[in-house]
Amino acid sequence: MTESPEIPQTQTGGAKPKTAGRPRNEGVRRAILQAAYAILVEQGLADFTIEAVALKSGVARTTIYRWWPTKGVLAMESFLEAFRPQLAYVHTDNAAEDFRNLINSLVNTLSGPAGKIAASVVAEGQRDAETRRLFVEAFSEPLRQESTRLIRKGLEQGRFREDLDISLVLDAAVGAIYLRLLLCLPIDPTWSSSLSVTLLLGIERG
Amino acid sequence: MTESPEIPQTQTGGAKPKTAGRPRNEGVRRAILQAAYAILVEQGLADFTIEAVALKSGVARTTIYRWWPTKGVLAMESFLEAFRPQLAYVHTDNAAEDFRNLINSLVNTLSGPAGKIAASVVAEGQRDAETRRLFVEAFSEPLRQESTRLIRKGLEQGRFREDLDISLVLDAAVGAIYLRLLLCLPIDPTWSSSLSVTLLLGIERG
Amino acid sequence: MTESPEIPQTQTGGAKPKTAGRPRNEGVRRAILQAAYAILVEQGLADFTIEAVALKSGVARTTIYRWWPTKGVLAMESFLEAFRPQLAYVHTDNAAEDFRNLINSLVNTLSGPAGKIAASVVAEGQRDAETRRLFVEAFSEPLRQESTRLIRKGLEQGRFREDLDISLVLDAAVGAIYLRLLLCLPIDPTWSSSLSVTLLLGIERG
Amino acid sequence: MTESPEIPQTQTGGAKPKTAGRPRNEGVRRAILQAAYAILVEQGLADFTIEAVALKSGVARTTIYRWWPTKGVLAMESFLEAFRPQLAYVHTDNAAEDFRNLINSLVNTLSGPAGKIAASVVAEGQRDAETRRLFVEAFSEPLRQESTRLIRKGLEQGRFREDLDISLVLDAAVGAIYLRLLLCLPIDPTWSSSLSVTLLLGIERG
DNA sequence: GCCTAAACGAGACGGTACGTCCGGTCTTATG
DNA sequence: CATAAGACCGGACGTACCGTCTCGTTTAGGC
Repeated sequence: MTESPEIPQTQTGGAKPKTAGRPRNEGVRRAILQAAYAILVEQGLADFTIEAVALKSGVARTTIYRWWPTKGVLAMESFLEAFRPQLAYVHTDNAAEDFRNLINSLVNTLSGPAGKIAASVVAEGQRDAETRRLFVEAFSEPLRQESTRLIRKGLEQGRFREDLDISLVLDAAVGAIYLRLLLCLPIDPTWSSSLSVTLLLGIERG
Repeated sequence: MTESPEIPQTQTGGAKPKTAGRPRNEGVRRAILQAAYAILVEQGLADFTIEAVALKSGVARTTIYRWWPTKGVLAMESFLEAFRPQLAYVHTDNAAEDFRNLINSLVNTLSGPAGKIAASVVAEGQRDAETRRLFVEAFSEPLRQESTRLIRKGLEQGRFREDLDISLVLDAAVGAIYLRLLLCLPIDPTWSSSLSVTLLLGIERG
Repeated sequence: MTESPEIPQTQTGGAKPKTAGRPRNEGVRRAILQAAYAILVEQGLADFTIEAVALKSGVARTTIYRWWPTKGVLAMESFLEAFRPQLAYVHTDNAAEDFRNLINSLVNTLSGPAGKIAASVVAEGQRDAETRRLFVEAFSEPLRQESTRLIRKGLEQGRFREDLDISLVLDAAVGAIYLRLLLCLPIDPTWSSSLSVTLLLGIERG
Repeated sequence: MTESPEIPQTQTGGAKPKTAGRPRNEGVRRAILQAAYAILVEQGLADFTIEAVALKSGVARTTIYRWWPTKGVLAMESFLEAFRPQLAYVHTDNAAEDFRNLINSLVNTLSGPAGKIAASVVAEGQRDAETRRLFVEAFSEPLRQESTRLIRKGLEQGRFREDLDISLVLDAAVGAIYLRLLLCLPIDPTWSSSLSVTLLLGIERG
């Protein structure tokens, strides 16, 4: 099942706006997020300025400021927009297989453009605590919880070591990906499967 | 043995300068590096500007520009200056023990101020390729090579799995540390030893 | 008649602004021009920096750059602003008298603060061709044309030598003033009337 | 007779230096003055920096500072060096003729490179009083005195109006030249002779 | 239809930091 | 001493963005 759980929305999520006045232009919102995404992917963090996003999206600078408090939050939201549909949390009755699939899916996604954005968001998070918090809450934690659930299943099935430190396994798995992402080291499918194999060596019951 | 291998020096390494003209003022160099370090540790990347470094160190802005092409390189050098003496590569006849020690030493160092600097440098590396390159070459790679040597010893001793993907183990170990560093998650000795234990599970011969 | 002919305006001359966006703050514009004027008069060209003008006027440096491309143009405009209302082109039926009045009016004006500005603008014009051009077009030429008209009248009236080289007379008259201005030699009413007398000796019909 | 009276020398004027230590290198002095001259003529006041002069002359910056307190003084001296030999003060028994010759000689000289330097020095004199003073004392005044002498002769000979304001005639003559120089208006031999003719109209006895 | 209120575009403005150019002063080595 | 070389401090430059502000214009829903 593909799913994207508990991700907070910046935009008005639910029912009818109800409020008076001109309603928010959804096209403008998308244009901004896409421009942000494109700049981050094609040019990089250094060229990611509100000015540039405004120019590229053809939107007034003030409109961006109206909806996003900082660059980091904008980057984060454009990351989520692009990333959310891609990650697969599959649950079969083989936990090891599921774990492999999860890692592969994650690596697959992050080895593409989404990875560049993720790295940018993390970097921006070093300047701005709010961005960091958002990244952890809206992306890192949900991913972690879902993965934890998956590993627990393996434990219950008796396939995984019962003394396993789940949190640490996830640190190692995700950390390895971030490391290569941030240092611009190559990430290919070979590496990916090698990662799950190596990790499973320490995870699966001897 | 404590050792710091192959790290390129910015300052004139060896004998007599011999060059004409007023010699470089070593005190000024140190003042700049210390100011950079202090700002990064106490205030963070957002306040790390050449302007601020100049102010804090009491040195003219132009003098900083004379020696460091970008903020990233300056951050990197101030990181190395502070980090170099701290990391221990110990070689005993017990490879697993050595590995544990290496991880602990690395975590110890990076859980302190040096870790904040490292995170800043990595973040800055997302803006500027030169900074990233420098970080990899002057810090990441040497560390990796030394660690690889250490693990190879374990392989030769027959203690470690012979099908081990060394590079990947290092990705996982170091990546886990960076991950927590960059997301400002707590890193304590318990976590540290737990990390080596978990990794060794996948490393040591069943 | 007092008149100020054909001087190009920087600000929107006529009707409705009509333009979108926040309208230009006229007070800011005046503050800048006045500060520039004051610095040139009280401190001189050496202290006339954009920085100083910004400080004195209490306006952001960038705002100055938004409207004036160079210091010279700023100096020039502040000169015009202050000078324009002061010069009198009087036309009676006595051309000699008119000429005398013109010279006196010019000397009067330029022996005050406006003269210091004029000298500064001319000096700045040695560094920057645009400033020079502006001075010639917006000040020198209009003055010259008006004076030429006046002298022509004297020719038509038969009061002035018919072989008179008008341009040259103006070179001599205006040049004499600039000379003393630029060399900081005293300019007083006595000198002024002496100037018109001497020049008229060569102008009027024997 | 060609002559250059009372011009103060910056460099060691006369006899033997006698002093201990390495003697001043005359070649260096010339190289600096020539470089200064060349820059002023070919590039203009804006590019006339100590830095540029040092570069062009192949001399260390400090050497320039040792001998010339300011750029203005350097420009002035390089002007004098180049100008001095060119001006002719001829005395015949025809004062009008002499006057014409003087004007022509002056215009001739100043319509070439020397004129650009003169304009630069005058401009620089607006920033720095010392430069202005030097220009007046070392160039303007001597020229004025010599010219005054010449005109007095005409008065004594009864050729010139006895109520002539000599100083003012000179203001007009020299001022006219400066005016065109500073505004970069063309100065040609026709204009030159026209100038003396026009001025003589007001000078010579009716 | 008119009114109200918010969205949006446009651009002025006060700021901060950038990276550079020069100006002066100094320190050291060499001639 | 004179000169070369170059480090250093400092002021100003002109630029890029930032975030805020003040306008005018547009676009809905509610009266």
